[in-house]
Amino acid sequence: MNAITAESILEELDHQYPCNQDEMNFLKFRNPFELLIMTILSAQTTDVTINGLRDELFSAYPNPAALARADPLDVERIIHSAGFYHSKAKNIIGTAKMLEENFGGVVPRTIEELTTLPGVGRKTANIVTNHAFHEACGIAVDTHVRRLSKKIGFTQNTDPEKIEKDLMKLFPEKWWSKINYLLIRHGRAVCTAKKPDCMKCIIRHNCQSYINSGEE
DNA sequence: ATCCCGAGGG
DNA sequence: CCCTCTGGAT
Repeated sequence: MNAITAESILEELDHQYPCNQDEMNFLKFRNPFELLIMTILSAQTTDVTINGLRDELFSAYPNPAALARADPLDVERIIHSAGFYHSKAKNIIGTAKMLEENFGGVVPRTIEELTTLPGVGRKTANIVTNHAFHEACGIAVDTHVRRLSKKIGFTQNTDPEKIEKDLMKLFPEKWWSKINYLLIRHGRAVCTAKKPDCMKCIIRHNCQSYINSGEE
């Protein structure tokens, strides 16, 4: 697929899925520390759930130093509704401690540094660089991005890191921080893993999978 | 019942 | 590659 076609697909999705209030709230973090912690907590859960606990969490622990000395049981109680609360509490406290000890209390700016933090994988690290620093170091590849990228024809690879490289070559930087959001939305609303609703899909005429199914 | 807007570990 | 960790949405 050529770059012009690929970019026009994202433009259509961008028109179809404007940010709703909950997501705007999520991205309207007050500082990189909050975005980092919120992104760790967001794994396998919804933004709506996460947004409900942000005020209590950050009024109790406004900075890495405070979170580093938090009682794990207190943190678990606050973040309970996010799911995986035991490991997530351990991870965000561990991250706060590491920020204090290794990074002078400041959230690092590179993928390599960020992924050394507990609970921070490549996807989370990319979300942070994209939205906290607007440096667009890379593209956050989660299961939806992975599935749809191959299906639509943005890439032929299945390995997340290879997919990321392919997408970075295919799209200009201005899309890097948005691809994740757009493909997730489309992946949940229309192009689901189980039953993709191609007749509702506004980009089907450019979708490799749809074209190959022989319906046009 | 089943599936996840992941990461870590075996 | 496989498993586990959780609550919530559907």
